[in-house]
Amino acid sequence: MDRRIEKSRQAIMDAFTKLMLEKDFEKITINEIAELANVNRGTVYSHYVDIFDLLNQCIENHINKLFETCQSRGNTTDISCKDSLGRTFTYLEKHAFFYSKMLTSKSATAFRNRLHALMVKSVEEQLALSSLTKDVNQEIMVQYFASATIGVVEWWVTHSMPYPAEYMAEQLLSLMERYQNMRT
Amino acid sequence: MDRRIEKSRQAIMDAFTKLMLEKDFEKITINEIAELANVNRGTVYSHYVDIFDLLNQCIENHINKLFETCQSRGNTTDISCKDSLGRTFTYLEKHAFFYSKMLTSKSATAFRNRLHALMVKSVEEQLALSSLTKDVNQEIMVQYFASATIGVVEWWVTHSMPYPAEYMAEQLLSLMERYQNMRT
DNA sequence: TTTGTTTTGTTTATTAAGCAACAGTTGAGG
DNA sequence: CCTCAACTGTTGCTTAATAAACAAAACAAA
Repeated sequence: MDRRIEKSRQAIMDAFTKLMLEKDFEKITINEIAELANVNRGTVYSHYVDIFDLLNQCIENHINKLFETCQSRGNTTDISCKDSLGRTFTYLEKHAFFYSKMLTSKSATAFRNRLHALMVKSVEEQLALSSLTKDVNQEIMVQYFASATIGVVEWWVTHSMPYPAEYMAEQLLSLMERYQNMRT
Repeated sequence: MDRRIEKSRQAIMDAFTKLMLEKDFEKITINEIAELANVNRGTVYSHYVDIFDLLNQCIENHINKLFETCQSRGNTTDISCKDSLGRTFTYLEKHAFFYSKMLTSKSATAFRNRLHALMVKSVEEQLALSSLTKDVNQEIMVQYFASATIGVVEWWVTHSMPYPAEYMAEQLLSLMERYQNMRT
């Protein structure tokens, strides 16, 4: 890809993220973003239709990075392994400021929904691998696990991370294992 | 000015300066610079005719910054004031790694000559303000002071700054003042 | 010396980013 | 209510930057 595109996008995203951290989304203007990104205003419009599109793509990027972090290293898509969970919580801890802002701002729903959707997809993939088709409704189970996980993460981040990432990973893993034991 | 030009120049200069610090000038290639600057190779050539031009402009930029630092704040062009000298040595201390490299590398002459030329010009301006036209040859005096100052600076930088910047400023000021007392 | 690799400049056509100007919205304050 | 200022999208034209390809030169190793 043309490196100019990459550079412009990066500059705009960085500027937007930075502004999100220091003020409300509603107060952010395209002018500000362009100025901070050191990019012409028109360039912003050539990449994003409006500021909502920008927000969505920003969310998309960050969540993708989160999931990459979660899945990388081990080629197995196994989310419930300790290593994977640990890295995820550490990543969240590092970017806690951003995620906290995202989850508490007025535009939080967009972020939360996107996160939930991706988690649902991830859990579905997990279940597809495991060979259980008992008397439990798969669809409901997926919602159950996704919501449970997201809920824990959201609570942890928005409550100033009262426990260390390592501990959180252990606890969540323990909860997941408890289910697996139930199954057998 | 078009912000693209500014950005490209900055990226190229930064990359070049960075490479100068970690390897010999002779070993640096245009390819490397373009890659590190994240810029097309052709862009480098559109701003600089070759790597020597790049070196010269790099030198020019750094020396200009040095002199700006030296002259800023006090609108008076008085180099020999304590404040001004202090700032200059502090600046040199901060960028010592770069200046040391510049003054010891094989391409040092270019840098040294440019520095000397600018110092000569500066001293000339100083003398033009002061109303002394005694029995001393002005041209020689200019060379004398310029060389003296540069010599001290060069020695200080290339010898790992054996004294703090503050102290150097004091000492040099003292030497300058001694001359002024002689004059009266 | 010969061979293969890398670097150097230069050129081409294509495209992203630049600036400026515009009319239409919005929003806060007098 | 009205005004003024700032912001929003959009447009037309210009220009810097891009990728790709090239021959010539420099270079290292066989």
